[in-house]
Amino acid sequence: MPGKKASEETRREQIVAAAYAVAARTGIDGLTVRAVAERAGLSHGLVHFHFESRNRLVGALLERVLALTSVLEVSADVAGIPGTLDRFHALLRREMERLSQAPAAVRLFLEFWALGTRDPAVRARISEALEGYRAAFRVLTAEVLRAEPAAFAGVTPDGLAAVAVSF
Amino acid sequence: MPGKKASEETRREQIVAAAYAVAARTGIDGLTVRAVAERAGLSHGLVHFHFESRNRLVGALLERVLALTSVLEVSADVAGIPGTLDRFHALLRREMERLSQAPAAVRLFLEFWALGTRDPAVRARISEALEGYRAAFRVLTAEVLRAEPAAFAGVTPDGLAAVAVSF
DNA sequence: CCGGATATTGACCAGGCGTTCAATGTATTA
DNA sequence: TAATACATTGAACGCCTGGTCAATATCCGG
Repeated sequence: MPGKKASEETRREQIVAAAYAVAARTGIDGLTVRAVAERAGLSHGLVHFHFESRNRLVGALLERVLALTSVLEVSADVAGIPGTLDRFHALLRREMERLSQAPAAVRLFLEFWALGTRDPAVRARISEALEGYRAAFRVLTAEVLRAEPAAFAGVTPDGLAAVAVSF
Repeated sequence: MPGKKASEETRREQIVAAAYAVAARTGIDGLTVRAVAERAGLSHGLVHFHFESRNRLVGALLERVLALTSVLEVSADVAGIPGTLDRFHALLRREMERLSQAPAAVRLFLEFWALGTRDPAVRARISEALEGYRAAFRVLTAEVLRAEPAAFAGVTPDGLAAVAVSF
């Protein structure tokens, strides 16, 4: 049963999607190369062809999870809201809603966090991603403080960003 | 190299302690019967003699982790503090300190929580333990509210307990 | 239509896992 | 001391894992 050829990018995307589905059900430790291959309808050898090792695949999965949980998305409809404070509140609400609608991603993030306590590379990548997330928030909170100084007397941008990021 | 005999309780305690040490380093999924046995200086066969299966051992480990994280301990020195509110604050501080000094236990608790999303038995046991913890807190918060109604006008015991338990 | 490049398959390997169990050691009792 | 009960060991089993690789299928440019 020979499978058709596909482009590098298509296959990688397909395999990572399968890895996400498998990990959401079995956890990161339960993620096996063979289970991912079966889910994607491919042979396990092919997974090793596109991802040199299981570790690389887990790394790609981490990137997907981070993109789903720790990338600040300023969508067009939110960006169009007039009023600095209203816009900020809408963004916060959007973030909360986005996370609450992807519980699997949040759970996997927690699993990766736990993994990071044992794996320095994972820990470093998560720290970096969170730092970026925090920095993006800091830009917005600084803007809010500039526009509405009265509403947050005595609050620093960093302080507000920390509270906002901790949900 | 024949090992000496030991009482049922001694051996079980010894094995669970080894399991805790191993899991703290490698995570729950990395916990193998052989690693636990080696850590305890015993043969892996003996672990199966005292714990019918790996699952039972993990269950015993969960009990230990819950005891370290989710059992409200009202120590004598705290119980002796006069003043309901002061006593409550001291207890809160003690709980925070206790948890911050056992990061491995907290991490393992999180790992078990993630495991519980896949394992109904684990989820049920954790829910039960947290319910007990919450109930113990509720007793104390009710007492605080009775003694100092002015300080918490409009706050219900359940509400205060929920906030206190969420740390 | 042919030939080189590459994507895909599946058999195979070594190693680690949980579990079983016959053999052997140690403690206890008569 | 002899007999009984029980704790302990380590070899063995079947299974699954991540990884390798020769064979094969597919695609694409000449």
